[in-house]
Amino acid sequence: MNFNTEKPIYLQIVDVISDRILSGELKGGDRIPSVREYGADIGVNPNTMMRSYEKLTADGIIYNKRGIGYFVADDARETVLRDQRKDFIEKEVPAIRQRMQLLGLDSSIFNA
Amino acid sequence: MNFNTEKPIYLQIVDVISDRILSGELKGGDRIPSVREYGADIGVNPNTMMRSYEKLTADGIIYNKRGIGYFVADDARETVLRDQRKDFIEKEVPAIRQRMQLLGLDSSIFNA
Amino acid sequence: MNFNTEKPIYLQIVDVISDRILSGELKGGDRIPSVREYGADIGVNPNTMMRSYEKLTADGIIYNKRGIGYFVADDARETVLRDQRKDFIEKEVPAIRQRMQLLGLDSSIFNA
Amino acid sequence: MNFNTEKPIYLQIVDVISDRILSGELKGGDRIPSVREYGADIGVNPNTMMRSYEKLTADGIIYNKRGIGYFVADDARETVLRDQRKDFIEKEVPAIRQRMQLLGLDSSIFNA
DNA sequence: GTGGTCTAGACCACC
DNA sequence: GTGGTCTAGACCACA
Repeated sequence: MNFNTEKPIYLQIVDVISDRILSGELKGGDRIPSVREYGADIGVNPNTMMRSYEKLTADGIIYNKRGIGYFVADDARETVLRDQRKDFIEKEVPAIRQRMQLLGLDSSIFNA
Repeated sequence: MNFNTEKPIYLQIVDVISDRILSGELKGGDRIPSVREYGADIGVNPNTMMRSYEKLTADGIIYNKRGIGYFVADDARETVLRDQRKDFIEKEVPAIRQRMQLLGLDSSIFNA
Repeated sequence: MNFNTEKPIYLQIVDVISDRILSGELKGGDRIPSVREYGADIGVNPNTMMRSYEKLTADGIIYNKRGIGYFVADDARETVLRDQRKDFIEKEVPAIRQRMQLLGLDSSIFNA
Repeated sequence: MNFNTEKPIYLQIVDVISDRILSGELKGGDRIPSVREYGADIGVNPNTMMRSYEKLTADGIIYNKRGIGYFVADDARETVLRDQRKDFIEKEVPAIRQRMQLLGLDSSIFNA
């Protein structure tokens, strides 16, 4: 996988997994690979992988069954959708609007 | 000044100065304060200030006159505007559009 | 290491590393020592080392893997060669030719 | 005048005056403008101008008549020619040859 | 372990 | 006075 240098890798992985849930590729109850397996798969240190899983767990997106593995929460898609929408609308939209104004751009650039 | 912890201080200073140029508060040819002066002003170490000036110089926004100080480039506003627009349109817009689609939102949220 | 006082140390280090790449001693993909290690090695502060690495990164000669270290870019040798040739031919050659003419010398002094 | 940022202004002025002597534009016995006059002319601080004259005086290229002004030395052209040739042949030529070898260039670039 | 940022303080050349 | 470089030492996030 190609990671961008500006953002921590573990957060980029969180984004990828969240997107897979949003798109329906991963569903509630699905097991996700172990940190070792997934880490080896995408060429990342298991510690880093672990941090991603911890973050997803803290956010209620996945949960752990001890000795078995990590699973997608039943309401994962709803949670991701709700959290991201809230974040997007409350934080990003105002920043984007301000920036567009400063740069003399208007929202039509999103329609093209 | 209040700095945000997510982004390096020296880059936040770059943003502030860029915005002052965009808004017309700083114009081509204007001298900007010395690293010591500006640093004392906003409670930042002169070395940190220097990093901001180095970045702005590398971007062609300001230039140095030896032993005298830093000055706003004649075409600074155009440069800032062009660079930021390019960055916004090429990098942010596609990411935003993709995210909106995934979240089931449309561009009308930017019109309200 | 012996540094010359006329040129900043961090740029002299950039030159040394560039030359090691040009000569083939360092190849694409090779890891270069950490700022602490290399710094201790040549008796220079890690911050100074960092400046050298920043410059090399900005020039596309090396790149960083987060938390791991710096690596020589795959096309580093080509980049160094191209950049230095360009600089030499466009900037130095005209200056040298002018100076030789003024001093009444000709290019045979380079053949001896 | 346009000064380059890499080299001290006072040395760039020394170069200009040396070149004017080499080219025959300034001859032995000619008076050169006062530091104030010359400085105003090229937009430079008189202190800076003074440093140039001091350097040229130390090198035996010009001399001062107290209360009258600075004059080009009778043997100025010979001195400049000798000093610059020595410097060029002993210091620059070896460096240039080494660099050309590293870059895979040959002296024909000076003939074109 | 790695880099990245920041502070404090110093020294220097230059204008 | 100005910037520019360098050191020392600290703290932090990330892998």
